[in-house]
Amino acid sequence: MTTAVVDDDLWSAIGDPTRRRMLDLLLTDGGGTATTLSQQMTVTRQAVAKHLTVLDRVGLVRGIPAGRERRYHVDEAQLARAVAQLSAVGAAWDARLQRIKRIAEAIQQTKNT
Amino acid sequence: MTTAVVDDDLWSAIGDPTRRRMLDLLLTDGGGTATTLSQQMTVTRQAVAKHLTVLDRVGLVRGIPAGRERRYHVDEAQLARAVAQLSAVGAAWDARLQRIKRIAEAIQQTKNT
DNA sequence: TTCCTCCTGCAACCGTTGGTTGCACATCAC
DNA sequence: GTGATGTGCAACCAACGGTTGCAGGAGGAA
Repeated sequence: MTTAVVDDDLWSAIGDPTRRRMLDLLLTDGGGTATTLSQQMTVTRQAVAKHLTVLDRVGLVRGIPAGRERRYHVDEAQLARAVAQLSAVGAAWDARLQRIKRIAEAIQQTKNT
Repeated sequence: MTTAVVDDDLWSAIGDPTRRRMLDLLLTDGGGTATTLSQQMTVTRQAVAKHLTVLDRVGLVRGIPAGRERRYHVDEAQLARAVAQLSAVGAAWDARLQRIKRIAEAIQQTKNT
């Protein structure tokens, strides 16, 4: 059994630290534009815009034009799915590690016998 | 509060799908070499070797020379730390999403009043 | 309306990284 | 010693995160 089924696009979307930061900001501020986001970060507006397009592509974020600006907000359902994938992979590895630990302990037991 | 403190090197190490696959294989097989890993995957031995060096650099894996081959095995403690970071980020986002959900419900309540 | 400002989008360019091929070197078995 | 197998190094390519520069559209003030 390999690691739980993972949508690689979704994972790589939240894999980038800059994008995670953007999601954080969008969540705390309840939305924002490329400009407002870039003002709170250390990267250019254009870099933010690029990231927004990839986040939009995987559905983690949705941008709606509002006048002369384009406001983005997080799609909570999709982010929830991404979080679920994080947990799934983490849980799978955790289970494996625990199994290894148990085996190691068992070996110790037999050695002490 | 931004996302829980994350070791970006560790995170990006497990962020790559190929490297996650390799960790999976190393865990299930209890170790392996660049060649044995590449045989179970769709990438070249050299690509695997490169990934092994970055995994080694962040301590997720350790390679010990054994004769003419170099055998790698997972460092469980470090992988456990990585898993902890996964859970931490997931939990942080989860908490935020739940808060948003509660707020939304509260708004619904006032509207219905 | 006109002009100025602000925000967006597109294009070109650069460095890093994941991936490949090719080759040279070391080690084990015969 | 010789062949087979495993490793490591170097060159090369495509994709990606990031930058600068510039053209264009929407709002507000004269």
